[in-house]
Amino acid sequence: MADALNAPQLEAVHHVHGPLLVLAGAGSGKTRVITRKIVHLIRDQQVAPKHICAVTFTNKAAREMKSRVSQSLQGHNSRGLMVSTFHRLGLDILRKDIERLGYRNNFSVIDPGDSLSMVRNLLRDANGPSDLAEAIQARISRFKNDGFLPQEAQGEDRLGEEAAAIYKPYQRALSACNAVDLDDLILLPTRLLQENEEARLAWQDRIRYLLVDEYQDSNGAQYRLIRNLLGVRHNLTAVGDDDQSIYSWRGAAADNLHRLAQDYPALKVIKLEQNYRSTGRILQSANAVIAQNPHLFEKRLWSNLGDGHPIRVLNCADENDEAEQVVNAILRDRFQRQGEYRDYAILYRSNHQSRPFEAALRNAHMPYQISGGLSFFERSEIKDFLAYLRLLSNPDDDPAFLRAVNTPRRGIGSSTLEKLGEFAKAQNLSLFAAVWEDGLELPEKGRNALRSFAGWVNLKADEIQKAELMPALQSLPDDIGYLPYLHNEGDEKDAARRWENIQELLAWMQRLQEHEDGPQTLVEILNRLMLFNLLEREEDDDRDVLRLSTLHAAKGLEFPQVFLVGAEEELLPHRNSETSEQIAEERRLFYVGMTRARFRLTLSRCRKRRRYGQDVNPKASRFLQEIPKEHLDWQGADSEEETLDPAVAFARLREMLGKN
DNA sequence: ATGTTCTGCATTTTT
DNA sequence: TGCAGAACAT
Repeated sequence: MADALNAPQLEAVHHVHGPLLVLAGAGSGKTRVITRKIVHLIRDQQVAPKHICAVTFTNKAAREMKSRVSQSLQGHNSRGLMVSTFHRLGLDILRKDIERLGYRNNFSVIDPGDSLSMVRNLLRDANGPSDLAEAIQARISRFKNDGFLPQEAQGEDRLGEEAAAIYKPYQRALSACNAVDLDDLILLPTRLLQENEEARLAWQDRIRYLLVDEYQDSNGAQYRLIRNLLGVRHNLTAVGDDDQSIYSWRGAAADNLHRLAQDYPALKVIKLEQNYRSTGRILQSANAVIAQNPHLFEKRLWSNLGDGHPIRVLNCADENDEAEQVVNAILRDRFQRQGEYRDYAILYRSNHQSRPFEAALRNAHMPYQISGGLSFFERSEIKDFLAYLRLLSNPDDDPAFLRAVNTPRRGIGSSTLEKLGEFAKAQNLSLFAAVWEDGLELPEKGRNALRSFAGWVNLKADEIQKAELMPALQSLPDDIGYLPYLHNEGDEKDAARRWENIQELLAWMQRLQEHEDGPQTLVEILNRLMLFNLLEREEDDDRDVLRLSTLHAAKGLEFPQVFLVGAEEELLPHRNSETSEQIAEERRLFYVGMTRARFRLTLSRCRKRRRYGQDVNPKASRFLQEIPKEHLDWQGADSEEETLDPAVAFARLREMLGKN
């Protein structure tokens, strides 16, 4: 990519005072603008790095931005510069000031799984629909993201009412555990800044320039946090693209783009419309599709990379045929141009679509990497280990207590735990604290087992306090007999892998601690760990492998060639999308997929697909028809719509199989 | 305290 | 069709 910035990019970089919204189309170099602006502030405007804060949505993006900045800064020091995710920023604020909100600062961040079981338990207690726990948890999360406190939350439908009713006890339970959930990492700092002038002024003085990437994905709570951080200075650079807003189902409000203009009348708006990524026909097609959505900000992407190839459409018999055709096309293409695997991506709407592709790729001995899947922190061994760490740093963390107390099994049964839980709730104590109470009525055996476990926790916590941290943690897995437990649980290989993961985590913590301004105490390390995903290890980016990904997970990436598969009604747009706003979001998803491609875009659709064990004959996606015909190159079959006679389809399938 | 059948359900998921 | 959580049985 050229090093020089174009005119609007330069203008955005040089606009340093007052609120700025950069409407940055796909591939228009938005990250570069943020990076250059930070460099400009430090080098040319003499702003101290500690007064600059850049917010991204993923750890990976933060990491990349940080390294790009320090690269371009050369001699200048970037020490103190904050580049982090919203959640990490919130955590930093809380770590400093959470005591002002009545929490102790050894608080835990509980993971979404724990928060779900908490909701489920509360629902059971309240005779609520505990089978809907997941939906209700999502609603509570929604309340928080919209900035509602427990007493302000109101449900619009039955689910909402249940959620509003459970929100208060949920929050109480969290604070009884001295714990916060992920949403609190945004909500509590906002509350803190609103309620506490001292903290507010301190943070507003600290953050004098705030830059937000992927602004279209911010939600209401994040908007409020931004506003409270800005104070009177209003030095905000928000960069985003309303056409790439694909997380509104999670509470993201593309509306934040429009709100900005109302809340900051001095707002300057700059559009970045030159695309440096895709060839003309890809871009024109994507433009045509997205033009079907209503827009408040009109923008038109263009590129000077030439027309390029037409967009290929593969007509496939069924999902297996689709996978074979795509894999064959990649195989041929890679052979012809001696390209690399990493030049290709297969993108789809939902995870289950990956199966036939995985099978076909394995068959062809082609290496691939699949996005999503279990994140590192969703693996049970990691959760076990983290539960121990949480418990050791904050014994009141009930979810951690419950997980640790019987992993490995210590002969403490559900009836014992139930009694402990009831007693703890009645006395308003954490489980750990309740273990020591005299009033707790339990059979001798259970009580002894509990006390011996809790006694061990005290001893170990003491060791961590007094002795050196890392050696104390390294001996933890052995202390609890974790290896025998793993061997008992699964087969040899599985146990070895899990043990490896624990060791890897320990090694990672060690490195973290050795880093000069790295976290030192267990609480600090833990706070860092909770928000960091080891799945995104750097080495993964370097491997020459083909990429399988959902459309959502592909945002922000680009590939020389993209195969956007399953372009069918009911799949893309998804069958649950009913309202025109939902359809518009599906269209944006399709748009995001198309604009990932640099030189060549291939779409595919099946005439037959197996869904829930039943054959269906999906229609081609409406988005396909929205692409100008002259840019489409239909392969394999007529472009004519509609269901084929099964016999004809079969004959065609045979013909294709015969050909290969 | 742990294994076994059964029922109901089925998107996307940066943190 | 296939998975997960729950009730059920041992």
